[in-house]
Amino acid sequence: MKLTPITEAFVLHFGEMGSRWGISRTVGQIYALLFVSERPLPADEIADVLNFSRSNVSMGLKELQSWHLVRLQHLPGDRREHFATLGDIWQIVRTLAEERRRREIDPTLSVLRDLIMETPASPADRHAQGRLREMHELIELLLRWSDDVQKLDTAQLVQLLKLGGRVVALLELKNRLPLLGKGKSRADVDIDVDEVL
Amino acid sequence: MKLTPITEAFVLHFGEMGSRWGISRTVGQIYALLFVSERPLPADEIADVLNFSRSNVSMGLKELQSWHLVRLQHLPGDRREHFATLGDIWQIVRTLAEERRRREIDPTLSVLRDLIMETPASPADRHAQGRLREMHELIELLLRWSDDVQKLDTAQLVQLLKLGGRVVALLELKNRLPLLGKGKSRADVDIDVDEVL
DNA sequence: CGGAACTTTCAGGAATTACTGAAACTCAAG
DNA sequence: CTTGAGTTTCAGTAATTCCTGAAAGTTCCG
Repeated sequence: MKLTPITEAFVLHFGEMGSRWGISRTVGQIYALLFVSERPLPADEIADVLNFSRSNVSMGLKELQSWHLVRLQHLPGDRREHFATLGDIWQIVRTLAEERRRREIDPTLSVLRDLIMETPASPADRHAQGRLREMHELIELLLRWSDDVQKLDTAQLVQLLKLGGRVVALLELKNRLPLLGKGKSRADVDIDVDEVL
Repeated sequence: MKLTPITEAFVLHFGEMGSRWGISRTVGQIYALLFVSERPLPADEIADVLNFSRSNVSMGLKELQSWHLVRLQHLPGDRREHFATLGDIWQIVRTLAEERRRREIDPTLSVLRDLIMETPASPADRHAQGRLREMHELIELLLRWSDDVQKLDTAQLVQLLKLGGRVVALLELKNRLPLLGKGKSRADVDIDVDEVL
């Protein structure tokens, strides 16, 4: 089997990108191939098409499974295992966020917490701990936000993203809202909903 | 000079984390050291304290500068260049977001655009392009959101993050708002601002 | 149970990336 | 100019990571 130029270009680019992140070029290419494939592919076909050794593909798939990024499927009349990426692209983003959090953020938070607890032995230590505390707070804030957002369904998430920075205007709207219905008219509190949206 | 245990632990951890991202362990350690340091440090002091060769430090600092993550400073009465991280941690996040976008996201978007434009040579190509289009749209959406959010000042950003997923409730509030002031009372349209907040 | 079809593991070689020391370069002060 | 403190470059080596083929493992069927 041979790749079409479109798939090949994507696979190569994704491989390069993969190696800038934590995954190897090979793993990136396997993922890219599965991502654009019409049907689940068996390992030997992947090895064939990408010119990797069968064992390399096996390792790569194992890693992708550990990220929960591919699912495994058995096709009737074929003993081989077939692999596919998640179909819903938003689910892919959610999975990535979860896994990166588990692997990178959580351990970092735990180290930061430990170091902040230590008794400082010098003014330099006290300063360092201050910086670590800042970092810890920032990460926790981002994390709580991400947890929160993970709970939304996709439609809500998209709506939120589309709103972008204008959400701040909405926030101000809210602050002025309590005045409404207490004898003030909309004009009195200077609300123009359409402008906000 | 010798590192205190607190700084050393942080530097080591950050080095490991760095190597999971695109940067080398060395560069991660240099950054971590500068991040917790009370004062800007000259290159030779960094080399001394981390036990790296002077040239390795020079390379590392150059890379950090290319990320705009350290600034360079001349202290009176000292010919050496001194290096420091950005003081404002939110500015660090913004800078990181910008640089990663420039280095990873933008090139990917451009590849995706090109491939989507190609004339498909098969049904498989048509399917692949559909997937690429999905990915392209998703990235663009995230990107526009991030551009938008970058424009907010830090206080607004923090407020937004703290709001988290509850922003959706706010959005619903807005949808019900036009009824207000048109003869309906707050009770009629079932708004409880405090519950939302 | 035996064996075919398929998968995984693993030791070691290949390729890549990181790091060093020596040499070249820069620049300001004398 | 010249000197020397400081910085960068670069070629070669060290360290790491990646990839392979051979062998061992698993599973399912007859």
